[in-house]
Amino acid sequence: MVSRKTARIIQLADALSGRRVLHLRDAAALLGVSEMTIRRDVADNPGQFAFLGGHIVPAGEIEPDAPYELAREADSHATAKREACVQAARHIRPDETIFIDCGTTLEYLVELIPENYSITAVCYSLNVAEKLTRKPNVRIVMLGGVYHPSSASFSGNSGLETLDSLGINVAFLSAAGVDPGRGATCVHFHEVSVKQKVISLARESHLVVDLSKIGKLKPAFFAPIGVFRSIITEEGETQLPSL
Amino acid sequence: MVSRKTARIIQLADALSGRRVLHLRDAAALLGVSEMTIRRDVADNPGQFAFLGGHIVPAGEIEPDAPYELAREADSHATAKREACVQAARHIRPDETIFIDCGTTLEYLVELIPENYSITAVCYSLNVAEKLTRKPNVRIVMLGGVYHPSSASFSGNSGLETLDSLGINVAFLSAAGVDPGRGATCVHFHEVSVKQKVISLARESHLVVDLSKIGKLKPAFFAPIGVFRSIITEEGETQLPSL
DNA sequence: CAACTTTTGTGAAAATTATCACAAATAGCT
DNA sequence: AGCTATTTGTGATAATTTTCACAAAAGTTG
Repeated sequence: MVSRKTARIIQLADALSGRRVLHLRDAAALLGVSEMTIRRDVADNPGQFAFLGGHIVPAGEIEPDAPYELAREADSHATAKREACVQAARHIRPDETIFIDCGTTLEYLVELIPENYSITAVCYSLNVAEKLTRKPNVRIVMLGGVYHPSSASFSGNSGLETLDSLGINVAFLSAAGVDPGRGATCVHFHEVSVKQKVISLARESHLVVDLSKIGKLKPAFFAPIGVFRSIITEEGETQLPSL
Repeated sequence: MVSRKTARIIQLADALSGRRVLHLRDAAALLGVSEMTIRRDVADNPGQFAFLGGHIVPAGEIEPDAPYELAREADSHATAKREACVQAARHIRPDETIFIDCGTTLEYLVELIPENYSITAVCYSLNVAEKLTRKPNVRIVMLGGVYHPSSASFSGNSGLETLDSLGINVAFLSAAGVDPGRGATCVHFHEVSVKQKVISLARESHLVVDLSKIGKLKPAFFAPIGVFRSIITEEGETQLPSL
């Protein structure tokens, strides 16, 4: 049985889809209940809605309660990452196929794809895929599999098999740690097989990281430094001798 | 010359990147000026920032002033679709695997998955996948492939092969047209192979459509009515004789 | 440096939003 | 129906945000 309350939640969600904010006043008028009831509905579904100064907004899109410094810390290297991607973007050439790794770093790369370039972009992260859909001239290939919330990415055999049918010109990889001796490492093991296969198949691979990653060692190793054509940071590109 | 004000605007924009909202208070503390000054900065750049209950938000992301009814118009059958999904949701059982077709209709189904059910959901549409990520107990399996903007979905051989490794208890399919004689049809040909394979593999398949689809015939045929266990609309469920 | 313009800060008043307690209405159950 | 539990509405109060006027500070120009 669908309670009256559940029905309202659904109506609210519907009203909110398509627009980003809905004023409490309008929501109450729309559903024909008091503002207090809407307040309670919203408060009872913190995973779905949030309040922002009298307006209802979809949770997730906006997190008004996240303390500032924390959220900032989460992406304190945003400027560095963006700058690194600016450098990396010089390797994107029209009519080619590129691979974009998961993680926050390379999300900025998507925005930097020139609008008039028609390219094919291969990805396996939901975030990257979504950003790619905003680029009209980009053909998107998604590697499927089981979803991993920690990195918003997918992994699985079928995704790996998809790679076999692709020709990748340039692969942009990111890492959570770059150790001078050991090489590139990441946090999540499931990413390793995808990264390794991409590196083995792509004509050239570039490691794109901000400087804060240099010297760090994370649990999942995926490649020695030598396999990359270059390492790209916010300070520029370091060419590596080809093997 | 960069005026003090311009510099602040840039700082503000930077602070706002990476997070979606910034409280006036924090912005003032961050830039070392009074709240009033921040207010004036924001007010002077309506194209870039907006205010929403004490928070600064990027303009465009949020348009508090957009007339409500306009946005509402977009999906006229939304209520019917949602109601059909309410009926369909009764077929979701805990610990099972379900398939969710692409299209706007079944997006509502995601919200109706009970929070305490841990299920596996198979999908091939970006919209559905994104909604699924909001459900903490749902394991998501995504079929990859090439992206089709018209339906926000993916298709390709690898996605089809992924299906071979899955056991699907219940499949929820949607259609753009349901012709009494010919059967279920959709608009995009690339969806056909996915739908057909899902129907052949799933233990039971249900067709979920709003009544406006009944009697319509669309270019891409994918299944006769008889293959479905039932047809579910906003008016209820019609059982079909099993073959 | 003086006169002028622009920018910034402060505090009070007005408007808006949030919270709470309690009454009224509704639904569920025997 | 009669009882209980839950949901919803109302109005008062508290907290917050917005607006405004004016003073202080900083920047400009001759």
